Amino acid sequence: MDAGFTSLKLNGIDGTTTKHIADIAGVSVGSVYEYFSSKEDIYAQMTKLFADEIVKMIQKSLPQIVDLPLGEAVRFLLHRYKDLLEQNNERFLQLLTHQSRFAIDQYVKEAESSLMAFAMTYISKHPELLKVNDLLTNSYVLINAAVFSVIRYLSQPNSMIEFDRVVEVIVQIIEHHIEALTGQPSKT
Amino acid sequence: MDAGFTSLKLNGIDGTTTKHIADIAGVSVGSVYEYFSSKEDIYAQMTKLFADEIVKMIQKSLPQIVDLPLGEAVRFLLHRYKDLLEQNNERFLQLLTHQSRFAIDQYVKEAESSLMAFAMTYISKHPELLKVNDLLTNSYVLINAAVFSVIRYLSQPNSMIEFDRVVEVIVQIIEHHIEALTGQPSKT
Amino acid sequence: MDAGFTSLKLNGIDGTTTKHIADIAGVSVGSVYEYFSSKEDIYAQMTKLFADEIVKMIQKSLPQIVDLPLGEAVRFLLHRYKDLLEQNNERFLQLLTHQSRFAIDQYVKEAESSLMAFAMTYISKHPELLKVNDLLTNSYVLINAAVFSVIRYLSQPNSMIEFDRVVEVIVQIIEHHIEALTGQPSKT
Amino acid sequence: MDAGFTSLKLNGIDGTTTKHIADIAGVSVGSVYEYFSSKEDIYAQMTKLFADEIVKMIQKSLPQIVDLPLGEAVRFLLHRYKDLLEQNNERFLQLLTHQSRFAIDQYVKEAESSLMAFAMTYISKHPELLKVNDLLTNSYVLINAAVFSVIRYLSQPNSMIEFDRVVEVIVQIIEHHIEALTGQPSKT
DNA sequence: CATGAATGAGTATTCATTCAT
DNA sequence: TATGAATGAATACTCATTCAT
Repeated sequence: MDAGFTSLKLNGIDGTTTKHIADIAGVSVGSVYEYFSSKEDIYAQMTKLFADEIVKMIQKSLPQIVDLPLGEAVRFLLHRYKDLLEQNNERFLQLLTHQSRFAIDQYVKEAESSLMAFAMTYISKHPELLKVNDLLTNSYVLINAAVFSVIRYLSQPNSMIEFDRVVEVIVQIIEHHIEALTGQPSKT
Repeated sequence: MDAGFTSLKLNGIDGTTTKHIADIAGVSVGSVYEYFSSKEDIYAQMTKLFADEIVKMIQKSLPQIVDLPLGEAVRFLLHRYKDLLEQNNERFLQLLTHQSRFAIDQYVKEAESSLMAFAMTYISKHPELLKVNDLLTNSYVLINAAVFSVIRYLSQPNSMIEFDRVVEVIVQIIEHHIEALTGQPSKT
Repeated sequence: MDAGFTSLKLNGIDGTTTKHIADIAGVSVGSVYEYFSSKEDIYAQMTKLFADEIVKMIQKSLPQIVDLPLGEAVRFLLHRYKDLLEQNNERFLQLLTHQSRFAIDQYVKEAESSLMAFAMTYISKHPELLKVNDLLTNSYVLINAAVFSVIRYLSQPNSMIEFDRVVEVIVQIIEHHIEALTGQPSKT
Repeated sequence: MDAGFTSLKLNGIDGTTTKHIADIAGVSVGSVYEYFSSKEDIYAQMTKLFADEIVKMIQKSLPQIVDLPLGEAVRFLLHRYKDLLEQNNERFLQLLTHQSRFAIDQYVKEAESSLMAFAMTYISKHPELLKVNDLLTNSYVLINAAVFSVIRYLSQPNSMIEFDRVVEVIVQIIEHHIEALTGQPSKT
């Protein structure tokens, strides 16, 4: 699987063959098929690993952030997310770059429901958020806005802009929006 | 090229062969190679067409929106964008879905610089925006947030949420953020 | 298809690859797949050709033999059958040798029903055959006996025995059996 | 070897792998190679077993049939042969069905010479058979006719026809033929 | 100009066989 | 002695590209 990520980085998705993966892993093609039933299966398991890591990350972060003001909670999560995407030679970032080829959606659902669980917990601790009208759409947009801005930045870093600034702007955007909707500062 | 988009929709990216494209176009493979130097070239030109359409759309919208309040301008553009993505059987949406396989980034730059040109013009007409600190990062995040939220919604529509509401939330987010940064309402 | 038969002879069934066939045919593998949808399809068409030839042979023989005494009719058919199996470098004999690998039965049915048609016609012209009790089983056994004896001899010729003698014995066997069953000589 | 026959029945000849055979036998592939030098060897030994069983069957039958009239002797042998082919889940019938894949001929020779030995003994006890001209060809054809008719029937049973009738017809054919050749009834 | 038959390099997958444990 | 993970040669099939007609 390691080799799968490496080959993805090295050869791109179309350039990745089972032979490549085997070579990188230092084993024979035959051996690859001992552990994976097909090339598709390799990709599926890579994707699953990614989803699992996201879920694990969110769950580990949960206790540390439920009591923080929203902005800080978001900041924390986005930094953890960046770490996750970049760890091990950006393996997960590669995955996202080629997402259409992977059955990523299936697993993204898992991550998403994990995020929802976090949202629930968070809201129950910060009941003023319930004042927000149409919480569903607002969450949907804010989450997508945050997640995709980070992915886009990491995939094609812009030398004029720093990552930390991107996160700060996202944090502010969320804070401003929530403040405006609830009529009160989201910071304690 | 029409045939390219059709086959993409019909057969998916991996299922699309030059033969398919030729058949759909009602010509021979040989003829396809009269007009395109390679399969890659077909995709490249499809992508270019998309970028051109975006640029055209922005330029056509420009005069109608430079004088509008920011929120209304954004709302207008996002609806035009949706129309563009969905026109002709969602051909451009298909493109975005498989973006990693197309050299999309290259052309997206064009669209982006067109958007930047719009921003410049808009700011010069709304000088209060100059109060915003780090205008670059703020534009970057807001634009990506808006664009990707729309793409995400259209690619995987969520039956609980309506498109118009998504746009409204995006508009509000931008308004709230700008208001907070400039200290004055973005609506006239 | 010619190449298919040749390769079968040269390399045996397990040694025959699509590459071999293409090489023998003097074309590329790709071309083979222009005309046959799969390796299986090549075999199927070879088998079909065989069945067609048998049917054709029987039909062509029919008028010449319906009025002959049974023994002579059988002798004539068996010689024609031998010619067919041996023509073009024994191509059809090869097929029979590997029959289990081919969907031969399907096509053999055709040949068999053609043979049945012949039997019907023959019997209607020689009504004394109707005296035979259990004509079905008797035909079944006699036909299989004749056909497989010939195939066996041609597949593994026995240097102590001559083909013509084999045919003569078959003819006699049939004559003797029929005579005994109908109580009259089968020769006019 | 049991496992070999079972897998042949279960998976067909092309579906049979060494792994299958090992699994069915409840041992590891490695162990299979302790007892057989190759897959080919497994098949060879299966075939040898078959030939040995035929020889054994004929030898065991010998004393009981040398004194019988030819027809009864044949009837007896064919029924024993059927029993052999069908015993243990038709294992030997499977073998014959895929004969071209096994080096069956080599071993069939053994069975044949055993049959010849029987013929010799039988003839010496029934000297009237010596009147038959070209005894070799006649035996060859009669034996093949009988054997292949039975194999064909068992491989692709015909619901319109019963096995016992097939045997009876074969017996009659032989009787009629011998009677005609020797000028006297083959039954005592 | 258009055609589409021909090409053949490239790829996923299988499986008999080996050999370190 | 038994195991089964590892090997890698072998093979059916695909498809972008070419070029004679």
